[in-house]
Amino acid sequence: MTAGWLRTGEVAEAAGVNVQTLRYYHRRGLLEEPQRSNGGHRLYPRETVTVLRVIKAAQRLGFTLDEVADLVEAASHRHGRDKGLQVRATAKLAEVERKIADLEAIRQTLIQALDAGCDDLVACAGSPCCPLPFSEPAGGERHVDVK
Amino acid sequence: MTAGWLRTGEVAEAAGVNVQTLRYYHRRGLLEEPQRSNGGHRLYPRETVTVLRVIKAAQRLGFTLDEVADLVEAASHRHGRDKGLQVRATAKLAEVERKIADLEAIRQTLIQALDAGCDDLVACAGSPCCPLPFSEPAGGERHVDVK
DNA sequence: GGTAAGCCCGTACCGGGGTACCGGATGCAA
DNA sequence: TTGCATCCGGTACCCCGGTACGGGCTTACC
Repeated sequence: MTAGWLRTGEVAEAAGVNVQTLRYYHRRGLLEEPQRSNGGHRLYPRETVTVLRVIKAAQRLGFTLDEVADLVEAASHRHGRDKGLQVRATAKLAEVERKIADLEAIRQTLIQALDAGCDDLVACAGSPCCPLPFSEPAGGERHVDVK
Repeated sequence: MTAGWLRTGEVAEAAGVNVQTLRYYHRRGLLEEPQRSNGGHRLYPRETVTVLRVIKAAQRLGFTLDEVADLVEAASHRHGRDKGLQVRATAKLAEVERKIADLEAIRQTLIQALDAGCDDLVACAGSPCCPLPFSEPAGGERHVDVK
C-alpha cells in the first residue's frame, strides 16, 4: 500500500539526502512533520522531494539552514507579494561579494609573499622588507572568516 | 621580579589574544610550554609575542591551526633550506583561488535569480525558466564549503 | 600580613551541518 | 508466520577555533 506516499528512505533516496539528515531537518523546523502510518512510520507526499531539492539549492547559494527555514516559511506562509526572496538574495549577494573581496586580499598577500621569497615566518616577522601582515590589519575587527 | 619575563596575561595582552586562547595553543602543540615560576605560573620569553603574531598572520592567510603548527615546526626544526613555506603557500594559494571561483559561481547564480525576478523557490522549482540549480551541479561531490 | 588580582587545571559549551549507534517496533513479502 | 529490511526515538559524536566557568593556589602591592 502507501499508494503515492513515500517512506523516509524513499524520500531520502529521491532527494539525494541521508535519512538522518531528513530527521535532522525536522528537528530544525525546516520540514513539516508528515502523516504517520498506524505504526508511527512517516508517510511523505511527493512534494517533499521538491522541497528538499529547494533546500539543497538554497544551501548551494550560501544560505544557512536557519536562513533557508526563514525562506521556506516566508514563501509558504503568504506566498509571493512581499518580495522576501529578492530582499534576502540581495543581502546574500552582498555577503558573498564581501567574502570574495576578503579572499582576494588574502590571495594578493600570498602572491606577494611568494614573490618576496619569504621562507621562514619567524625570521620574516623581524625583517622590515617582508610583506606579510604581522600586525592587525587596519580597521579593527575584520574577523575575515575565510573557510 | 620576573625580569624580562612575561606572565600569561601580559603575553596575551601584547599579542592581542585571549588568555584561554594561549592555553588552547599549548594544548594544540602550537606553542611550546615555557618555564614556570616556583608556584607553577608560566613565564614566557619576549619572543613568544612574535610567535603569536606569526600564528595570527598565518591564520589571516587562511591556514588552519594544524597547518600553522606544521609551518612553525618546519621553520624551527631545520630553519630554511627546504622551501617549506613556499610550497605550502603555493598550495594555499590554489586553495584560496578555488574558493574564490566557487563563490564567484554562487554570485553569478544569485545575480541571475535576481534578474529573473524569482520570488518563491518552491514555485520556481516547478518552472523551466528559473535559473536556480535545483538538481545537483554536474560533476558529483562538489561540497563547495562556502562559509 | 592582608587583600585583590591574576593564574592554575579540568571540563563544558558555542555554532553549523550533519553522521553514527542503539535497542526495540513495524512493514512487507514469501 | 517467519524473517529481514526499514523505521522509530534518543543520544552521542564529528570538525574548527576558540570561550566560559569554577574551585583553589600564587603573586604583587600596600
